[in-house]
Amino acid sequence: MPGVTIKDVARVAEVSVATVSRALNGHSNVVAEVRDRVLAVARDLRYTPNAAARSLSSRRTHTLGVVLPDLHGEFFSELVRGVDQVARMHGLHLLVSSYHGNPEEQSAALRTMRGRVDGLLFMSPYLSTPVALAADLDTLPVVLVNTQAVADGIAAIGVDNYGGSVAMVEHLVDVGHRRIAFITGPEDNFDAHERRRGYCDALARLLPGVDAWILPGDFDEASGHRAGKTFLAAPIRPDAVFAANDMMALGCMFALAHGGVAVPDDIALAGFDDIPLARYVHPGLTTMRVNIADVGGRAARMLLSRIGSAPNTAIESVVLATELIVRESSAARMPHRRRADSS
Amino acid sequence: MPGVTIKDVARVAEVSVATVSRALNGHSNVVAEVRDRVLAVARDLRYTPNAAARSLSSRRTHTLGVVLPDLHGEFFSELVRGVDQVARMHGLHLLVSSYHGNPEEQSAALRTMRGRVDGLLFMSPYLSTPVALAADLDTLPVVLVNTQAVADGIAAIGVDNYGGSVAMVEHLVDVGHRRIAFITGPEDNFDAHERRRGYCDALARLLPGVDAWILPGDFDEASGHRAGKTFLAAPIRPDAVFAANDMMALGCMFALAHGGVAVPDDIALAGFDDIPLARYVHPGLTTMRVNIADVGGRAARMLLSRIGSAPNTAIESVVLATELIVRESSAARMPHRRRADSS
DNA sequence: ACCCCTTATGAAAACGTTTACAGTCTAGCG
DNA sequence: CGCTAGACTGTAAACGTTTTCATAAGGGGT
Repeated sequence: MPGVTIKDVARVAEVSVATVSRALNGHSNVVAEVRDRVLAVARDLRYTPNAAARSLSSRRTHTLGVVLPDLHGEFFSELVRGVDQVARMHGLHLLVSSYHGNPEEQSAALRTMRGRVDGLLFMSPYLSTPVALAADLDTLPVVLVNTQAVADGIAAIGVDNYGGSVAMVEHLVDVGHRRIAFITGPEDNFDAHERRRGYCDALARLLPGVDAWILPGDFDEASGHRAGKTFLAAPIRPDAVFAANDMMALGCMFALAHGGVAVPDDIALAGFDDIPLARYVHPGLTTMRVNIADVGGRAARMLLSRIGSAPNTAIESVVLATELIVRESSAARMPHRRRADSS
Repeated sequence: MPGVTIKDVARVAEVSVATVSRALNGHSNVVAEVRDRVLAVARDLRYTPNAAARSLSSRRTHTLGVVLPDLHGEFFSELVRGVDQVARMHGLHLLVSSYHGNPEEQSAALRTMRGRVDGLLFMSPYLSTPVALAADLDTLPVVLVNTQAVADGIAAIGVDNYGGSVAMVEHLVDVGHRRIAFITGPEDNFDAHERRRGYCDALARLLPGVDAWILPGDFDEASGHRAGKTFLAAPIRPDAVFAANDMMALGCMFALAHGGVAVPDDIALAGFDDIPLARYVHPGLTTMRVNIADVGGRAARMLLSRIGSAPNTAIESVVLATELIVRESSAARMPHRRRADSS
């Protein structure tokens, strides 16, 4: 019963398979009466075209591949949601795959996608993305997502981590903080690296005398919590803590609250990402909004345009701006005392 | 260049395509010397089998389909993670699809999966899952995930929402609460319905005189926040609030904190799901742990066994137990005063 | 020495579509 | 009235694999 083919439809509708194919695909050169008959028969027989046969013949799979480092948390689900939205708008399917942080699986994941997808969205958050990938990539339309440019001539889309980070430090300095600590992300992570670089550069530029103060982190609540406890135990505490992402900022916030330190009165706090929860904690978390779903959506659109057009179309590289969201956690140290250090 | 086929390999290796196919698929009946030669040529040519052709011929796609209501939040990403884990263990791909809460798209999503996947994981959280689906489902190995049984003879896996909810009410009563309010989930949601039913039944059984107190909710932080504000404004406040999921519990917690009400001293709080954040908020949130990734993993394994075996294998229906996680948000009203109402 | 059985290989037939090409018919034109 | 252009429709050749069947070559057993 799983096997009602185009031939069955053709036989019942008393036409050739070619006509059935044409009718089903909406080609113009089939007379209305016949088309309706074919369509009716197809419906009655509950006919579904065999996707494999169709892509073998037409060399199109109507599927987009998404290769990700892992399938964890908010980031992933938002990204896929954005991609899915535009994919479904174009009647495309989504084949997702993760290489559990295993670099050699990156290449394997890419390889097995070939022939299954019309194009690929690829994300590798690692600083050390192997250049060997370039060879695998040029065989298929690809858009890199939040990934260090691996070679010329490959479209890429990402978030302005560096600029966002600079802007956040500017904000913290602006409202009067001087001793600004930073909770960084994983060592080998590209986003974390950029955000840290922004922190360092902005700090050096705005507060020349002040040393950077950087604590390790892993982008999860636990490491933020640990950092918070470190601050509690420190002989001199920071004025403000800037965490490389919201999860760590929240972990830190809970640790501080637990330790009886008031946010923002004793220590101001800022994160990065603007996850939904950031607005609901108390105090609300100041953060840099990154619209991940938008990244996914745009990435998908870029990919679609690459698939549709000739391969030598100008490749675009997009960097999305972030948006500073000021909430209570970074309230001004003293009302209206802006740039206090310059007085 | 995208087109190095099995024929090219055969020509270069000076064997027939049949032999190449056998060598590549590890069939035993090909002599070692030839196999090695073929493998070497395939590697040199960077040959990748065309997936479409392969599945057309072998009637296997090596792909699992996952059809979900939407691609939002923790639940979705955990589920997919669990599925992906066992899928990749078996060398299978994942085709994901969502019908944005649109019931008629459910059927369409299922339809377009046919021929693209070897089996399907289907989830519909709606109470009113159309029975029409049954017809679409029997054409393919399917496992229902957290979905109301739609017809006999279909494997299903779900979480014991009812039992978990009962256990939570038992716990709250146990530690001394009597006026227990409930923030429910979306009207048409199956999980929400079961959890609410558990609340009502347990309440009626344990505290016969006490009326149920139910506030609407939508499973998101915002509605929890609204419920919290309602409690703040109520003439008589509850002893304890049981939210149908953690997101709402957290929203409620933040609203209460904002209103100067202490948790658990003034009002105890409990959620459902045990999302990662539940342990990091202050006070830690008492909740029912639901291992979604485990649900996904098991569902995938069930599906695999259905795919592998004859169609008339005994169908199993699994209900996973939840686990009560007691944290500070539901601390005992008075130490050591258990079953206070019976004295 | 012969026969049969096993083992390795090749030839060719699926698998279910799409699509180029070749028909057939109708209608309009000279 | 014959011819031709145009509009439909059918035939058959791809598409790239897997797999059945046939063939050939060795290898024991008698």
